[in-house]
Amino acid sequence: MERVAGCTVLHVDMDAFFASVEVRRRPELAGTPVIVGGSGNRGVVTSATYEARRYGVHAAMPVGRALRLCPTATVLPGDMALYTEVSRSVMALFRSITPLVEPLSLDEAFLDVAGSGRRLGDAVEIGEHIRARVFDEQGITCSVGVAGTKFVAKLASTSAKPDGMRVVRPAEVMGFLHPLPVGALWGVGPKTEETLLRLGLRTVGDLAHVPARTLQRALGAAAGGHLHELAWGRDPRRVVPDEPERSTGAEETFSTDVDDPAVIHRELLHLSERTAGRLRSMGCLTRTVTIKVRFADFATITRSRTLGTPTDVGKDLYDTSRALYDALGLDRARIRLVGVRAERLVDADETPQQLELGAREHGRREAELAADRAARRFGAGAVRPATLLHRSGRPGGTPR
DNA sequence: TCTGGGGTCCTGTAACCT
DNA sequence: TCTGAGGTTACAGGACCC
Repeated sequence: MERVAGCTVLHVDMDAFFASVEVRRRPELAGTPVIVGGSGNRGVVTSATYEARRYGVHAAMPVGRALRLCPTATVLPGDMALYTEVSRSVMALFRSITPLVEPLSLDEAFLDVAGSGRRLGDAVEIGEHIRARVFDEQGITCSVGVAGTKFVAKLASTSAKPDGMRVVRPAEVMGFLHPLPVGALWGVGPKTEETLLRLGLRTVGDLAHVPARTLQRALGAAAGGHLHELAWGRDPRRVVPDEPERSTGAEETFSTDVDDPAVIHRELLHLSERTAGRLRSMGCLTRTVTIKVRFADFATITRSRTLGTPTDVGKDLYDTSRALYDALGLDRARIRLVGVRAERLVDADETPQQLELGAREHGRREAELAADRAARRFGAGAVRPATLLHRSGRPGGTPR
């Protein structure tokens, strides 16, 4: 471990993950601009090959605009089931190297390899080993950052992209960090960047040489203090595997704005069923239900309610989300998106179901569990509420 | 140009409790 | 019995990440 003493944190990040998986499936697209993006007139880019990025295409850009920038690009709708499968394989590979794997999303993870040195060599050797195996086994490339802290490892992998590896030794951290623009820091988005630029702070080095109190006044106690620590390379966060999930939910943007309450109600039912299905598959119950409504002008509001008894039943989520929606008293406002979220999750096994005096027979949950089994056997949507058999106004529009 | 869907975390305010 | 201080929780909004 002599060569990279103090560097045991790896950040591994797949290159253009969704797009790379698509190119693997359709090799004739190799070397061409490929965009994976939401279908329909309101889709955005979720992933783009480097050939497309050269034209200025990037994630979160509306597909229409991306196509104007890069008219020759192939646009694909995306296949989350496939990406999830590839992700599972890659994470399993990481876990064969160290149990300390903290996935951040489908396509990236932190690894702590402090305990793996004897078996597999130092962090640099492990990083090269991972890159080779991901390419051999999955046919896609990834980039690796190696450092002593999570956030430096993450910045290192970004600077190594695509298909590279970068090691930042403890003695090199300041030299690596301080020339970077403030926007490179994890947690500095467009708004914070604007605030920092107004203060005349352009680089991480500028940030480091301003008193923490100044940053806290401008950005709030937590963010200001945190950024000041990061600017000096201090990041005490450990690599933590198996963090429990805090919320789950579903939302949908209509292909055209909707003002019919009946359509909104049906969509809330659909989203409630989806969210409840996820809760059941996670083995969780929710204590708080939140709805989100985005209006035609993009203004967005949320409303939430905490339940007396935690639930994973779609009907309960629907009753609550519909009550929250109706309480808004919207008079045919034009609505672009609705969403349903389950928050403050609790473990279903550790939460005894409370029997309520005079409650109806507990048939609904059993019915939904049976529908889950049917869905596993016959596909999603095999069994669903009759109201949802002919949904309209949803993306894609066509009733099934 | 016209902005998805899945999440996490933080903050301000109000309500509530002691 | 009233009042105020201080802590906790619920709710809403917003920034950020991939």
